[in-house]
Amino acid sequence: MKQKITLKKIAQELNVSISTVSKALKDSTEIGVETRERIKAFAKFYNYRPNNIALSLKHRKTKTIGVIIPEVVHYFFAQVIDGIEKVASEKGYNVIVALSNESHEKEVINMETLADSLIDGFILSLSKGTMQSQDFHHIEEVMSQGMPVVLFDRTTDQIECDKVVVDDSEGAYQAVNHLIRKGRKNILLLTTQDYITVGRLRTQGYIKAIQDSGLVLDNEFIVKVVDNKNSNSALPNLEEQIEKIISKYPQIDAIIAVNEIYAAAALRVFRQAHIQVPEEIAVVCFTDGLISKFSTPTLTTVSQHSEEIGKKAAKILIDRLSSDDNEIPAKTEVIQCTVVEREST
Amino acid sequence: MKQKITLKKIAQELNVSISTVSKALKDSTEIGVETRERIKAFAKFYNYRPNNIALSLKHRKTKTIGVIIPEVVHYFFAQVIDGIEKVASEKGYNVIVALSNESHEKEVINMETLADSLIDGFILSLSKGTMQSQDFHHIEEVMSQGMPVVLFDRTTDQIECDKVVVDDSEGAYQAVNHLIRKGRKNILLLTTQDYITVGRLRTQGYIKAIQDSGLVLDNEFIVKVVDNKNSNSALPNLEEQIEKIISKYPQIDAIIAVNEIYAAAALRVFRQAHIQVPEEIAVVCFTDGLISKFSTPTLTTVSQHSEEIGKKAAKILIDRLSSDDNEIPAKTEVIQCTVVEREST
DNA sequence: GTAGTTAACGAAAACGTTTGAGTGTTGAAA
DNA sequence: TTTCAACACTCAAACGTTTTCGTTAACTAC
Repeated sequence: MKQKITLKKIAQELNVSISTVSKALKDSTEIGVETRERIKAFAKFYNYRPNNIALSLKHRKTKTIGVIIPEVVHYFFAQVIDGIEKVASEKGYNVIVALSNESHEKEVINMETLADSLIDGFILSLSKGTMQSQDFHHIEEVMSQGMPVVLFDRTTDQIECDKVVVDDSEGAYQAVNHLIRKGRKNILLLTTQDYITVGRLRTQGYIKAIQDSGLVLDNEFIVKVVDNKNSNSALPNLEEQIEKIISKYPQIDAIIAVNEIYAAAALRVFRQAHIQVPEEIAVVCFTDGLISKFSTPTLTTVSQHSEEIGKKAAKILIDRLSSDDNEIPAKTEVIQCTVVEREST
Repeated sequence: MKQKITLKKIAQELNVSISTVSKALKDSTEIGVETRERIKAFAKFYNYRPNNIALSLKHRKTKTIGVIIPEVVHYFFAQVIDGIEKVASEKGYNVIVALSNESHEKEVINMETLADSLIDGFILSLSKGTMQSQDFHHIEEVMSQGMPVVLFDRTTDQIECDKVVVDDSEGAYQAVNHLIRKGRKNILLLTTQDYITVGRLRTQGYIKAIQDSGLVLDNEFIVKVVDNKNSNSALPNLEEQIEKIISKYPQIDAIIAVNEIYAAAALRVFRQAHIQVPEEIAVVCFTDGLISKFSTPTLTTVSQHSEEIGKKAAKILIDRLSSDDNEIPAKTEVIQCTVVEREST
């Protein structure tokens, strides 16, 4: 087994001091040209690579950023990671990923472990558990130690830090207008319970768009789906809910879902009921993911530019990390949504 | 800004030596009960947490594992990460994720950076670039330094290390048999070019199943899709390819695709050609992901138990890391596929 | 009273690096 | 002849731990 070579070993081998080796490898003029070359050649030959741990200990920074997300198996989050990783690796940072699985406890534990000098800063999206408990001590804790945090997507007003958010309300507004332009008048909204910020904001955008356009707002048309943890048991339930309201209000000619799953469920219901999409009912949903691209018909979506979110978040964090001025005020970056039109409208 | 508290500071504050503090916090009987309690109380009050970097330097291990995958935005890989993360966090390990984006160079760079004492071991799935170049120096390099490597899914015989593979050939065999049991006789295979191991293996399983069942093997029925990097331009192309072969051989009554995207494309072609699924043509595909679950009709798939793969890989790696015997022979774990039946058959 | 034991703690090396402050040797200017 | 800078290095502290090996003082046993 080839042993890793260290400065010390090079120094011994070449009969110079450790500091000479260190300086020579940095091309310091303090060291004579000849010795310098000799050391560099030797180091190269033995493929010397500095020990990052020692460097981290010395410099008190790890060049690693911690990302905590509710789950990876989710197109949106996967894309965000992709974005983060891209700019991070460009700037020489590593990305360490931790999953909260929507649990507050796990989020707290993850933050604590990562904060133990493993990383220089955080990028995170709050778990459902944290959103419900409204307990942000863990975040305040790491921030009070001078560790920068940037929140994305699922954020909170309670914490003053950099944020990258999607203009969900505006996105829903656009989606509704898109449907109205297509001549739809009775638009159903399939959304989540209010404690999910994104669901709430999208609902607001929907309401505003309906009102601005002069249509009548019917609260019966806002369906807040009861979302069980266990998606297997939630799904049939979801389809039932949709079916019930559709048959109750046959005038519905469009539907807007806050995520792809809901839209896919709606599509199934319509197919079973022999309702044509988009002829009889048009469908739009949030999250421009795989389901939308490959369903039949393909779904018109509100794209949140998830990769962009990741890139922005990473950029903001790294900028802050590489600046020595630590009085930069927290900023909130708003990413605009765009409607991607496909067959379902 | 609250400063991180260290052993040294506690020692100064309490007028004892650093070693005393260290031992006291470890509840060593070497230190008197009274002092011990005093130190522990103080440490707790100031929320002392040991500096992981220093620990890593001392112990020459980081308790983190490096995962290099071609991409995250992919249900299969995301699920594998999920699995890895689950057992890693259970055993107190962190996961640092790097993306190769299917590029050999990026894979090499990532390995090198992570190998610089950032991690204790690797879990990786080879990029397309590496598969094509058949250049595995980077892996041999880290292994020669005593860093364990676990390969999964996209592996190679060239390297002797732990592996977790899917029995792709057997999976395809099962899928074909499933179709035959459903009375299908003319089964088309939509696969990749041969340099992708999984595509090749699945093709082998397909061939074997056809032969074992006494059906005639027609090489025209094995379509090796030309996969451009840019999926946007690849897709219409893909649909064209499917359409051409379908109209040429109207007797085709089943299709087996090596991934969901191909299957989804096929579904679109059939819908446009007014071919009923599964009545006229049955469809099965690999990767039990979101598309299969939410397409219409839902797709029968060959599940590779991706999360299981991740868990296994992490378990093997951690077991090796925590064993002091470093002569454990490399083992290859084979995960069996299962056919998940849905509407498309 | 001397040797031996034990309890309670401290000093220092080690992990691998960086870096500012020395040190000794030249050669040249004053 | 003295002084001084330049050169080419080395020393040692520091980052935050762990751990081995002392050291001291009190106590026990004979």
